[in-house]
Amino acid sequence: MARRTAEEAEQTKQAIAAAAKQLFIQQGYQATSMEQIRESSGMSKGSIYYHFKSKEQLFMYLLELNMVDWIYKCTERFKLASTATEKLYAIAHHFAHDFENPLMQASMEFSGTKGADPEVIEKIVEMSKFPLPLILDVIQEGIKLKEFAEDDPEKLALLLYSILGGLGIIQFDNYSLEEIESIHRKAIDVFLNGIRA
Amino acid sequence: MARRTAEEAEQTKQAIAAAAKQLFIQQGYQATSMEQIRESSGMSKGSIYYHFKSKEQLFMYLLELNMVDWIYKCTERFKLASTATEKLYAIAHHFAHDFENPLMQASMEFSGTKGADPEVIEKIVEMSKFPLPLILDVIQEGIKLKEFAEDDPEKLALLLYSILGGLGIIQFDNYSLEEIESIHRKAIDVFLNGIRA
DNA sequence: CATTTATTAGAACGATCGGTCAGTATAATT
DNA sequence: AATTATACTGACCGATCGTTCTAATAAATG
Repeated sequence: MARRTAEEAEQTKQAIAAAAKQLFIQQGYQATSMEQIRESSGMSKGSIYYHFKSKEQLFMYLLELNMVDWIYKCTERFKLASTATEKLYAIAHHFAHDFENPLMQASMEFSGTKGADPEVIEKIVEMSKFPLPLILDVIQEGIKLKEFAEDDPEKLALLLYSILGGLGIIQFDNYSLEEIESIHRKAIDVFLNGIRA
Repeated sequence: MARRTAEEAEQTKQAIAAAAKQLFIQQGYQATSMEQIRESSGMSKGSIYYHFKSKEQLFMYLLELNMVDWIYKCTERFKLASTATEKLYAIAHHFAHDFENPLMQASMEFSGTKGADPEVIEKIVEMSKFPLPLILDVIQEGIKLKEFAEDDPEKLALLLYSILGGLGIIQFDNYSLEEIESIHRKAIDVFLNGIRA
């Protein structure tokens, strides 16, 4: 078998991407081999390299998709929130359910890779911070509308980002989704209480 | 050259350990090769494997040293602190200066390693959480002494640990040590303000 | 001084890595 | 129908991985 229709080819590409994403999430970037991706996707080595010119590029492709999706979902949630406070809870909820997003871990690990193309590294580092501007916006809005006390918005944004990022990285081995959500909500509770006007 | 005195042999071991530690911190576990460690330490392959039976064991050795050192320094700082509040600032200060400690990142990455000995993985995962009990103690003390409001201490400890861990993982590319410290202090400010009795 | 033993060096190992390539089959185009 | 472009296969590549092994050297031991 060879030469599928354009549509089928796209399916192949997505099958590879899906398998790769799952493996990168489970094992990280370096621990995942192209051979594993081949096996898991059911496609051949050649097919993978036909659709993606390298492991790095495949990883970047996934990160970009992920980022777009994340931002879209987040802005969708924002439409339902009327106050900055509500928006922060929305972001936290988003992070808590972000078992689909932990590519962030893999991307942080990636930076250390030896032979990696510096250009790709830079892009990935930059990309890993994509939620920051969104958070900054909300905090600036909250301060402007007197929901939050006057303070350095950049610092607060970085802090909240670290909180949520940190929560996402913790090993929640024995915790249920409920408990995880609960801790994320608690994080926002404490954070809000700490910065309230 | 061969066969040094016991003292010199220990120096060799520590030179290897020091080189390995720096590389693990800079590049992560998997991205660091034994060949790099050999080159950086100036020792031979044989010497490395004479002192450490495997890469995994070398890594574990570093983690254990690191943990002991961390806990010692932290309890030393605690002696200077009279209130739970002060102790929290001490912990934050400790995390902020923990450019020597980010083995935590490497250990989190390690868990994903493929062929890794499950026993070693378990030990490492467990070890990566070592600051938690310390934090929990301080928070329980703070609640008991009415410094902090009544609340679930476990949840708060996990939250603070996530905050500090998250701050430690953020890419502070363009930030000075001053700014990093400042953000860590801010983290405690907000956290304390959020849980204050 | 002779022997043993601890410590180092470095060549070599099999396994696996990311990546390439010649070849094939079929859809699309002419 | 003939040709071209696309989608895919799987064997293969050199490099590098963690690890092992043999030999050499010198401290320790008697």
